[in-house]
Amino acid sequence: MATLHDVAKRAGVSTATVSKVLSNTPYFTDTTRDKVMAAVEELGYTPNLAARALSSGKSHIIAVVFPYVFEAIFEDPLVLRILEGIESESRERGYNLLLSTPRLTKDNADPHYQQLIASGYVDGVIALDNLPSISALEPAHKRKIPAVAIGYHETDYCVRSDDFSGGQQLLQHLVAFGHRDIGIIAVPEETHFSITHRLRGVRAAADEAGIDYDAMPRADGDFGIASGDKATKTLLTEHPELTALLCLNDRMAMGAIQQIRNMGLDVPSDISVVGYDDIPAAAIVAPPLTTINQQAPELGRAAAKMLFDILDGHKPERVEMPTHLIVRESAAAPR
Amino acid sequence: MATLHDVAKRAGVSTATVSKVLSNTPYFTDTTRDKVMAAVEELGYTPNLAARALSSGKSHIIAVVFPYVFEAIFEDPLVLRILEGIESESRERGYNLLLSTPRLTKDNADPHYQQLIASGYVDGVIALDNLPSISALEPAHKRKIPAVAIGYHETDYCVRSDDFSGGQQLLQHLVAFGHRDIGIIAVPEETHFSITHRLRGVRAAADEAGIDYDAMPRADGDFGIASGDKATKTLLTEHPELTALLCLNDRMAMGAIQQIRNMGLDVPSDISVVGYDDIPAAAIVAPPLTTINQQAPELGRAAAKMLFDILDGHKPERVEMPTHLIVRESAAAPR
DNA sequence: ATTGGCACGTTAAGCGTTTAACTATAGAAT
DNA sequence: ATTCTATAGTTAAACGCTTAACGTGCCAAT
Repeated sequence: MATLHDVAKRAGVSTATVSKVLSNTPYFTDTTRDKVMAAVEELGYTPNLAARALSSGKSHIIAVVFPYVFEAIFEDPLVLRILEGIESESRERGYNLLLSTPRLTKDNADPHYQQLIASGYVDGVIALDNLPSISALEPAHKRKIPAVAIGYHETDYCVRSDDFSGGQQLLQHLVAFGHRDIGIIAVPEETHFSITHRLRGVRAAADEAGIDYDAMPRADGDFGIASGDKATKTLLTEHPELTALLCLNDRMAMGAIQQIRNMGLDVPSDISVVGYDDIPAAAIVAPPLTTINQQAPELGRAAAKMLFDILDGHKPERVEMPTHLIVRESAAAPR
Repeated sequence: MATLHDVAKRAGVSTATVSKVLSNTPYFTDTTRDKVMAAVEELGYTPNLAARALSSGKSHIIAVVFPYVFEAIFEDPLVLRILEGIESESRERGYNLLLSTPRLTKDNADPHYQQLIASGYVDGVIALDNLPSISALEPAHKRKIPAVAIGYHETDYCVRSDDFSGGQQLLQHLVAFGHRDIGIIAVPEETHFSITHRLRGVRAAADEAGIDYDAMPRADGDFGIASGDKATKTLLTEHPELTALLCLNDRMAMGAIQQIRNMGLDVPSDISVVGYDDIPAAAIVAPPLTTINQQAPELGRAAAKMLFDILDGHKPERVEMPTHLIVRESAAAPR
């Protein structure tokens, strides 16, 4: 592999000159520039990034952290969409993405992850940070590495989806159809900050509509399809008066639809169902699911933008992405 | 940040000693080892990976390359599953993953990608390499970087799913139900190597069953749901005798089901439908889709294992992962 | 008593960049 | 003629680590 040295020798200048020409420092004659460029071309020179990182202290790598927790991160389509947003922004800025999926536990010691963050290998960190029990960004903060969180962890820089409005829109939609007896399928609130906020939104909409939130029947699942199925069974047998089910993610909503049909009922004419996330499958199941789109790619893009802002020395403001109600066919007026 | 130097000073030894103790080189008294470890602990020392990479020539980073082509890579759930396999294997080996999604074109010049590969930053490359028009691994080969392909590109090291068998199993399944008039929904063969192989498998099964493959009605889509819908309309109106549709991916199969219902027919009692990929949605659509599972995580894992084998100086054999027919409810005996 | 070999450490030379500090030249200003 | 300034380029010292080569005791074997 050709080095700076080789290029310098070939071009008949010093290594410093080559380096400066390549990094576009001013004060060079066109002749010198051309000589250097020609040598670079002839030797097929590519700078060694490790050396550059060591010397300059900038690796041009940012770590994308998807904590590997109880929920399999690799099964969630949203993850990929967020990644897409981060990628597209980073690529424009000439940054590379290092993917890390640490196994976070209460005592927060995934040594590999710790070491990666502290190693000087990454210029910044973007993390999905939504678990109340633990923050993925703690190692970054400890080492003063620029970091942005996607989620609700209290930190200087973060990007989040407006889960409150999402929950609110969902219930408002059902109420607008005339539903009053609405069941909720959620997950235990401690597991996920965003869930807490979605439920607050639901509560706000309930208050607004004169529905007693605390009296609304509720069953918790674990985000999986099967759990939505099961929760629906419990809910509908114990509360036959229900005309609608509000599910806090699409997979559980699909489980709900499945169970409703098993019970010989129809969606939406007997029971309306709404979900959350707008995963690809939501549009193609039968009936197509009314749900909330959280604009995952934009979320990722905003996080990346924010990180670059920080790296540029600015102090960006917190970003909250609006959610969009996607009206399809799984919710309608009650009989 | 503490450096080797600081640790050495604190422990009262030379930097070389510290380095060797940390890398577990033999020949050290327990006293020395303890002194060094204590100093490391006290200073919270973490090796600087850039320096290590520069000095040793090994970055402990491997590039995962998902070429960004006509099909949006970020929408394909399989990608995430493959990534999962690569990740789990790499994490065990202490390697980090650098994600690259180069925009490959005929003249193969995504400068960023080229530069990344040639930069000495990555010890090896794993790429999704399935496009006849261009190989994502060409830059790696040029620079003699260890590389493994996931796909059919002719290269020394590769891992692939047994698409031939997948296609074969699918048609065999339909034939076993007694279907003879079967339509094919595919994509233009030039777009994807694996499609070619799936179709060869279909042909083999057709031959075996005494069906004239070349006479089987066929329509091509673009992997998307809408295209499956459209292809189905064409196929069923031109060939009303068809009793089954073999689709080369699940999304087109879902489009097919949609269209069949729109035409007032039932799946599977009027028309059987089978897909390919076993995406998560396949299990939850109605009716649940009979399809082929290609074990994406295992594919990724195998690719990573192979790369590490190469890095260890071995010459691993090509790997072909078996496919599994997942029987659900979208295919049944014809009326 | 000498030799040899092993165990335990150290010295110092890189690895390929960046960059502060410096030199040199030429033209402009005094 | 002298000084100053801006431009053009060089020198050499980092950056933090690995590793080949080289001591230096110490003990067993001759």
